[in-house]
Parts: sequence; structure tokens; C-alpha cells
Amino acid sequence: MSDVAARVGVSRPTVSMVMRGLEGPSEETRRKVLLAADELGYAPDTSARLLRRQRSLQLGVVFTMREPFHVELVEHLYSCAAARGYDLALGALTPTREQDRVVEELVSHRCEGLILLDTESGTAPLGAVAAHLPAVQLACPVADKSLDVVRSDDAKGIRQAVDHLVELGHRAIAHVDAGNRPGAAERRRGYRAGMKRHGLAGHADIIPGDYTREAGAAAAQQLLERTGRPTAVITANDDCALGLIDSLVRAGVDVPGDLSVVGYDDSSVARLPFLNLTTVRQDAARLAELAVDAVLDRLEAGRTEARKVTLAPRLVVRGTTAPPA
Amino acid sequence: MSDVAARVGVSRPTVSMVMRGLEGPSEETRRKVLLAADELGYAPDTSARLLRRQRSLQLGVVFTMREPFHVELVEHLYSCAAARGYDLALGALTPTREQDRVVEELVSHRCEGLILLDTESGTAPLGAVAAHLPAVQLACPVADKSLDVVRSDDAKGIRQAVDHLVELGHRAIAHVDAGNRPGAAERRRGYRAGMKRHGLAGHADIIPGDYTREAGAAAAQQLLERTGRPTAVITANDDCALGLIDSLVRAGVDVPGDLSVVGYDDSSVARLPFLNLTTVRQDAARLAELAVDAVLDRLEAGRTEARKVTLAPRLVVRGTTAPPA
DNA sequence: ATGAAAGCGCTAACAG
DNA sequence: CTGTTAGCGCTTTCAT
Repeated sequence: MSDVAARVGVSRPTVSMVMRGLEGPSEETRRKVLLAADELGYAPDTSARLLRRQRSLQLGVVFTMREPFHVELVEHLYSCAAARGYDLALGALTPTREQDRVVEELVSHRCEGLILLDTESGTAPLGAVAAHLPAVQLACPVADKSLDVVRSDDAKGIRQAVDHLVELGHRAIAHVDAGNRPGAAERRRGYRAGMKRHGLAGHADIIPGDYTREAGAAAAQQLLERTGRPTAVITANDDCALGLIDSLVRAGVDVPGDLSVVGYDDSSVARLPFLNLTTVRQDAARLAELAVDAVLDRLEAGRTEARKVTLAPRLVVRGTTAPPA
Repeated sequence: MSDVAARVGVSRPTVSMVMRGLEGPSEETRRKVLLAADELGYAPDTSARLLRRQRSLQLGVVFTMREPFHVELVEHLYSCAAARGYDLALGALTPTREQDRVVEELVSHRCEGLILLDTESGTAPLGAVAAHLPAVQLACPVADKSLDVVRSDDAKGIRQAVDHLVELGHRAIAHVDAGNRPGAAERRRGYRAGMKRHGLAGHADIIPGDYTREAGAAAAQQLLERTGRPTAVITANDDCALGLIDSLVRAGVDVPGDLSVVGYDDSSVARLPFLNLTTVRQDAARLAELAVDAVLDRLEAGRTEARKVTLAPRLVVRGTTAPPA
């Protein structure tokens, strides 16, 4: 920056003002500064700037790139944050980077808030972090009382799926769950509650799975080897449904003729023309907006008590459900 | 940090050394400092640290979260970079954030190098950036002479796919391309060259597409409406193949009985048990390693002339190719 | 409209 | 083994 100032023959503060687009410097000066900056390949140093301002204007996001629905959420988070003057610092969970490390990294970059998309269970340290930093758990429930939570009512969503299938005439409805992955317990609970409500508790049939196509494929394999098969399946999410359906279709099972399938999330896979999946829709854009709101409300309005927001999900009926044969 | 120092009754530099795990402070001091830091929720401010050190130790990565193969590359990049003491700053391209802005953002965070996974065509400004910053284009070719490039020989990969299909007895081999998306031109070129080499230039049949399942589904639709159908198809990537195959299977076309399909990338979708896709493998781990090498070699060894590395891809024959009926 | 000086949190160099 | 001093690039306040 000194280089630019020297080159143009003005002081550093003047350059600073020009780079930030503030009123003050004359049109003439402005033009010369921008030209010089361009020639010298100068761009303001964000960290230095924010060190001085004592603000980073960054929201940390912890997520898994492998889950399409989370990717959608992150894309929405980008625009919501930008609309309010904030930027996102992405912290991706990968096989080599577990949650504690990622959170620590984001904190040490002085992000002003944390949006968590994929909390691993048993996260003691999170409470400690949240005590110093606004944090919101997005799209999955969490035990920690101090954390804000923005999510869909997954239990209700799954109950809607059960209702829909029962209305179609199904009784043997199975659920491929996601074991102990985030949010899986609540979806399982919703399934059990839904079955019970229709007097079908005896038919409850939970097949262990995960939020992945692989898990769906494995569940399909298990179903194919059985003698008595359910007439409908509710999966842990859309990806799992895709794996399940693809495997079944290849084995000659007709969906929805022989078996109805309901997914969860209404992520982009659900809308694929060949899949045309009946699923439970979560409003990604709205969830993202509420998550950013929650963090900024703590940050800018100083709220301190935990906020729990639960959105109503909505069943979207497409082509993978039909009355049982 | 002053707080911690005051609390323990030592000076700031001592705290600094403890936090960085350096030799010097006594075991006693170390223990007390760490305790105090924990109680106060103190973590070192990375930007301040790096401002002082004049290093960010960060590599910027520009990518799209929607492409599974790129996600895999990023995961590998994380571990390669970590192994050499660097961290990644992710800059995701989304519908609301185009390349120039993302690059600018990364640069202003003072990342020391740039790894580009999804260069939009016609990127004049990139050359300017690369003049000031080591940059490598990963997994897709680019015109710019000054940029380093680490990629697979896609033309060769597609030729291998053609060879394989011809050996099986196919002659009417079509290609679903990815229009003007990055790398699509070269794959198209490889297809044309492969067909020509076998005297099949007359059978060349390029169906417009994209690197997505949607595009694969659309291509399938187009094939189904045709009277004369090819006996084999090579798609732009694995995702496109998935969309294509899923659509065809649902329309009653047997793969590979009626139609053989070859994908590209060998991303995680290709290995899905129900898909079991014949595809052209790119070595993601090795590509990531070479990309990090290229950047760090400019950074630490001061290389200045452009480096172009091209890896040989390898055809992986699985279950979606067979002799024509 | 522009410049001089101070300081954000941290670390390198040197003193003790 | 620990403390003192200075300065990274930037912005803010105050003075010109």
C-alpha cells in the first residue's frame, strides 16, 4: 500500500479511502490510485484490515462436501451472508479433518460466528466454543442447550411420509435409518411415532443405513434377500433413496409398482427427471436465512438466550409412491 | 493474549511460545499458560500471527462443490497441503459468486498460491493474478501459457474408451459432451481422434450435454426418441453417465445388453455397486499431490517457468460395457 | 481534501 | 528461561 501511495504521491490513508470507495479523495486522485494499484497488482490485505477494525465479518461454516443437501445449504448461506455484509469461511470435514480441528481453525481465523451443518455426536467442546462465539446448529437437532438450532421438524416430516403411505393403503412400511449420524435419531423417532399412530407399531421395521447411496444399495440388497418384503420404504435421505431404488430397479423390482419409496430433504437428486422422487421437502433457502439471522442477532443485537427454530417440512408427492400391488 | 499473560504473570512472548509449542518455557509455565488460555477461551489470532510473519501458509482453492470429482480432489488437496505445512482457503463458485470475485477474495486474504479446479472459459484476469501469485490449473487444460497445469491426458483417456468399445465390436459409438465447460473440448477431440483412428469418423455422433446427471438424463431422452440408436456411448463424466443409464434402464433399455456406456473420472459414483460403471480413471490423489507440488515449488524453490504435467489416465472396465447385441 | 501518528494482536531479535 | 522493544499493513482520529 505504501508502494501505491508513493507511486501516486499521496499518503496511505488516501489510498485506503480510495480502495474502500469512501467519499473524500478527488476524482483525479481516485483514478490515479486505482491505476497504480492495478499496475502493482495491489489488493488490500483483508486480515490486516480486519485486525485493525477488530471485525472479521466472517461466519465460519462447518460442513461435509459429500452431502448434496448441505452443499445446497452452503450455497444459500453464501448469499444470505453476503446480503448482510458478511463473508463465509468454509471449514470442510474430511476423512483427515475431524470437527474439533476444523472448529479450532475457524475460531483462530476469528470468524465472528459459527454455523454447524454436521455435528458429530458427543461434542463436548462445542459448548465451550459457543460460550465465546455465536453458534447455530443448522438442519439437525443437537442436545446442547446453549446452542441455537435452526432445523426442520424431521419427526413430523417422517410422520407425514408415513401418513401418505398409509393413505395409499400400505401397512408394511420399513425405514432405512442413518444409524447414529446427526439427525438420524429424530427421523427414526418420527417413523416409530407415525407407525404407532396408525396402529402399525407391530409392522415397524428399521433397516440400518446411512445418508449415502452406498447405504441405500446395501439396504436394497438386504431387502432382496428377504422372504417377506415391505410394500413401502422411507429412507434416511434422498441419496439413500437413490441408491436403494437404483439397486432395486436393476434387480427387476418395479418402483412404485412393487415397492413405494419416500426420500428426505428434497435435494437436487429428488428432482432428477428419471428419479422423480416422492420426498419430504426442507426449505434450504429459508433454513439458511434463519441460521444467518440467528448468528447475526446474537452478534449485532446481543441476544444471549438460546433460540430454537423449527420449520414445518412438507411432503412432496412425485412418482415413487403408489398404492401397494 | 495479554489477558492470559497477565493472569499467569508472564510476558506476551512467553505465552506466544507456549501456544506455538516451542522449546523454552518451563513445564510449569507451559501448564499454567495452557490452563489460563482454556479458561479464558483464548486461541491465537491467525491473521495477526501471519501478518507479523508475512506468511499466510494458505493455498486458495477455487472449485465447485457440485462436482463430486472436484470434491474428492479438494479432500486430497487438504491432506497434501497439510503434509507440507499449509492450509487450504476454500473459495466455492456458486450461482451468486463467479470466478473473478472468488479469486479476488482469496487474494485479498493473502493466500500464497492458487489452485483452480473449474476455470470458466475466457479468463483474462487470471493471467494477471498468476503474474503475482503461483497458480495451477488442476484437472482441466487451459489456454493461458503462464499458468501451471496438472491434469490427465483426457484425449488419450477417451481414445482408450473408444479402443475398448471397438475391441468389443462396437462401431456406432456416440459421445455426450459437456459443451463449452472446462475440459470438454479436449474430451471431444479425443473422441473424434479415437473414432478416426478406427476408420469410424463417419459414425462420429456428438450429443450435446454437460457434467451433470440432468444432462445425462436429457441425452437419454434424445436417444430414446431416435430411430437408429448407437450401440455404445461415452459420456463427459461419471455423473452424466449415471443420469443417462438411470434414464435408459427405466425406459427398458438394458445396459450393457442393448447399449454400452463408459464414464469419465472414476469418481465415487462409478464404484457404486448398482452402477458398477466402466470408466476412465483419473488419479485424484496423485493429481492433488502434483498440484500442491507445483505451487510450493514456485513458492519455495522460486521456479518461474510454467510447468505442464500430464498424467496418463487408465480405463477401468466394470459392468456397463459388453459386446453389441 | 489530505497528512501524521497511534495501535489492532502477534512474533523476531535482542537483553537480561 | 523470561522480558523489552519494534513493526507487520491497515484504519481511525485528529490536525492541517
